[in-house]
Amino acid sequence: MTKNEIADILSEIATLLELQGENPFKIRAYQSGARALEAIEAGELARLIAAEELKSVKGIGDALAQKITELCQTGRLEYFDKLKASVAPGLVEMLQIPGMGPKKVRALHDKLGIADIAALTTACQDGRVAELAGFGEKTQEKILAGIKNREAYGKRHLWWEAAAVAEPIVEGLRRLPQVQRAAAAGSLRRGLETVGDLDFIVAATDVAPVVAWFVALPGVKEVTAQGETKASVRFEGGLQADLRIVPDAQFVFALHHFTGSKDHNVQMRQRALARGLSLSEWGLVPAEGEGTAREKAEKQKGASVPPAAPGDEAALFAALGLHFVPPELREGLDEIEQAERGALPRLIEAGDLRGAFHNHTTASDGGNTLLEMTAAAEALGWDYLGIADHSKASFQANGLNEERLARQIEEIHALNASKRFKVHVFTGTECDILSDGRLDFDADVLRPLDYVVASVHNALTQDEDTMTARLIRAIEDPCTTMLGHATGRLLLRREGYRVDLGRVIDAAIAHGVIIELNASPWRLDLDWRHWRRAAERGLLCAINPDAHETSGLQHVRAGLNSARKAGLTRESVLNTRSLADVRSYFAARKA
DNA sequence: GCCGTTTTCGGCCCGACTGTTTTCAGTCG
Repeated sequence: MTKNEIADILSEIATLLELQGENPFKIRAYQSGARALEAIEAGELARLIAAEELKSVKGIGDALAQKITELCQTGRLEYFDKLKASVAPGLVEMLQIPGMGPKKVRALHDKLGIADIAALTTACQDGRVAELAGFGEKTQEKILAGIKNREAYGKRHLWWEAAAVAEPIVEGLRRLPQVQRAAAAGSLRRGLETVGDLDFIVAATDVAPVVAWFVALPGVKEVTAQGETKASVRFEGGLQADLRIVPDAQFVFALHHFTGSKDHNVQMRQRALARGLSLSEWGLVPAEGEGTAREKAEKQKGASVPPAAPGDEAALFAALGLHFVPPELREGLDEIEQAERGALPRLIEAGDLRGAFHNHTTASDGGNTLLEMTAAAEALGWDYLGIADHSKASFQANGLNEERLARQIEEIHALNASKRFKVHVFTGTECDILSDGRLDFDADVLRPLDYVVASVHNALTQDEDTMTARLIRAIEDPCTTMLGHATGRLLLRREGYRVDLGRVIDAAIAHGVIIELNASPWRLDLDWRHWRRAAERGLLCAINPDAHETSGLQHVRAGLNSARKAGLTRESVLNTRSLADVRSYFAARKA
């Protein structure tokens, strides 16, 4: 059983315990245990279990270590099976309805015998829910609406699509005369690959016009909350957005708080408490004495907030003795410890990218020609562009055979020789990894190319051992320069294929093969969670947009988010290098 | 259930909004 599957079970245990009304701190322990597990390196779990060192992972104690070990070794957990059997399965589903938490679900189950969404729908239609103590007409209507929209509203959204909605809103907010500062926070700001909802933090002199502007945004389908300092709306398509308005003196605290993550915030608050301070979205104030953080912050009037009155987040971190932590790193892993030691990586930046290697043209399944793609790369200010169209086995994608590939190489050489563009075009291929791990082209076909991206496109359902061996065989092929989309996942649509990434990464390092960070917003594969330790161990990355049209080149921005979350520096990414350095890298690989 | 230079027990982040109440519980972030 993989660590992510085990993490999912720990999360499910937390949910089941919630439904049983268990101690909230126990529930949190399972949730943070699940996250701690997700954060450890691929392949690391087996080693930790063998060495009996699981408990050294922060957030995993005796009980969780024992349960994780049982799951890993037997694929089952008696405690989980019993717990699951004691809770009606429909109750978990009921939790997904907006406004329904464990207390309400339990009340409905205990008092009305409701055990699934179908029964809940009937009870609401009959008016029985509204008669229950603590429930009313509005709650009943809200539940019915929630059930109706569950499909559309319950899901997460791709970062790319969420950013496209959020960016004009931030710009619009900043143009309002009452607005002093405005920013998007939340998982969008942290650059997470998917986003649950949008959070906007605004400092304003007068709140009412800002709220009024926000709830009247085009595309707003429903206003779900509207108060003095907060409003929530739902857009067509289900994306929800929250607006929070604060006085300017509290903007930095609110921005930090709502950027999260939750785990990061908990650690920051604990750090503040250890220094006799209380940190909240309202401010940073002495922890001693009576009164809430808000009251204290108001007393301070934001003027003499000790030990500094932060004008920006860097000052807030500095007030706690920390270097600035970029939002992408705020996942509650070890960023605070690193910020204390001044050991945070100098993250790769958008301006560092000089080109990219995995891109398609109309020769296979792309929407734009070689010339159009090259012109688009030039417009982005890139120094080079790699073309890697599909190979012949990808028949569905109009993959090139040997003859068409040879013609494309000639065409690219002629284009480079013509000096029509400043951008240099590298010749490549996205060569299929056949089901037995051989490459789709023979070595003498691949040798004239500058580089080879080897990718899996078929037989995705092979078992883990077969797929792992298949990828490793492709990595061991001396023609392979880089591995394309290592797990084949499609975010929110399809899990990656089963593969032992620890062994694949080991093989790539051993053979000097690059693993791509596929920057397509639907892929972001290899996942950022695997990158940090892999890069420390010497794995080289290429951030590749996998562009199928000129606009797709801009997807490198999504890849940069993931690279930054992974803590990657420009040194770990091939396409930050100059044209000359990339040329000599490819030449050295072939020598 | 986890954690600890306040260490084996007693904490564990905290406030806004909603809908239900008539002073607050539940949910959410």
